[in-house]
Amino acid sequence: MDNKEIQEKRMRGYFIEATREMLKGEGLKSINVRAVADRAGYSYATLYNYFKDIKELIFICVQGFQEEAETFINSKTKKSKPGIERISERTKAYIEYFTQYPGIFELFFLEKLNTLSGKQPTANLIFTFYDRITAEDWEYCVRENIFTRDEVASRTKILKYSITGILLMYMNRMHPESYKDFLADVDQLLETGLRTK
Amino acid sequence: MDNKEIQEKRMRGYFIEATREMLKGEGLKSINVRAVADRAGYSYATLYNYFKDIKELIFICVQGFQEEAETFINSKTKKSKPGIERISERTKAYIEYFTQYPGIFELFFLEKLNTLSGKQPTANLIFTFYDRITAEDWEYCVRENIFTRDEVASRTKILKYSITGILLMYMNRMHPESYKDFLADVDQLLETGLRTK
DNA sequence: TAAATATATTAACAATGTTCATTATATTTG
DNA sequence: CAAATATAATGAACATTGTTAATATATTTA
Repeated sequence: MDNKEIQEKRMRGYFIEATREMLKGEGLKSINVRAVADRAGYSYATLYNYFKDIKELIFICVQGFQEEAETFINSKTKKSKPGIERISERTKAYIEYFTQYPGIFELFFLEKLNTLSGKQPTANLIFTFYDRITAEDWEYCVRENIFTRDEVASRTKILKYSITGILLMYMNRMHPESYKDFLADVDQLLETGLRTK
Repeated sequence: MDNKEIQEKRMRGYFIEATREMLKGEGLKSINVRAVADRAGYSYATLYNYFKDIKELIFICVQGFQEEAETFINSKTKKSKPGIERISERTKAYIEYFTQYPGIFELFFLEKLNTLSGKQPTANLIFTFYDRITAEDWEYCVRENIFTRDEVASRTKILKYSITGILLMYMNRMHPESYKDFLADVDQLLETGLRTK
């Protein structure tokens, strides 16, 4: 990588970091070309020397946040017992990450990806995220004859869809009204998805 | 209601109808003050004589769409057998309505309601919609000893959350990739939510 | 019909995304 | 090192959209 590439990468990094901070802090609605460039220490026009448009910049952040979320989930479930118990705890950590950063949830699930460049790969990345987070433990369940492969396929889907749904409703502040009730519903979803026959 | 009120109501109706048409057709992103006013046959500024802002106008449409959706669902399930079967069919009709009008789904579930005036009542209206659509048949199930009240509470939640989740993922064109696969997953959710013990 | 009132419209401003010509800076070359 | 050249950063400018204020038009009333 020659000097030019290094410098360009660095520049892109400044803008990406500024966008990340704003997404984590005030969320998507606070993002605009001038604010991001300001925070990065450059003029709004400079941004266009390094990115096609502001959407590209936002969309680049998705991957980084997934890595961050995964690290968070790993650190929270280091000592968990493999299998059902760890799926439950990793799911809760997954939820905790998003409730901590509503702007990131918004970016992942509410932003209509059609509008983002390079749509398809990102959409897939997001869609398969929960699967990747829990895959290892579902495998464990199959190996230990806790569930059949078919059961795993069906339970994964139910959990993925219902967890996404409850997050959506809670994040839009629709329901449940309190964090406590929200967590109780999450527990119930996990109970049904993991422990019932 | 005196003349003035009649006329005012009529004027509001023109703007609301224009907004409805655009939401059903091209969705939220096509809505802007000038386009709505154009379609209604007035200047953009006239809109402000009848509505606080464009958000109020959009938000007024929610209730109308719910009534339309309910009518659609009723007409699709006139002959269904009460109970589990009708819950299943009404849920599918509910899904069909939203897949037919992605803009309305977007308005109901993706639009951050914080930004809409009169937030809370609308949020509640949306959150309880699926419950209202299926309430009668859940009652039937309790009466006929098909489920206990507790089972109903838990099953309703699972279905509501997972149906919302799968709609979200499908509508954002993330997954499943084909309508057929999507319907298959819906069937599976219904199967699990309604027929398993 | 003329004055008073209500309503609709045009003009104008602010915020935001984007492009481009110009300016400033860094690099190369004689 | 100084001039020439390439590169990068910037401000001016335009388009779109939401919104408000001033103006024009229509309606009502005396």
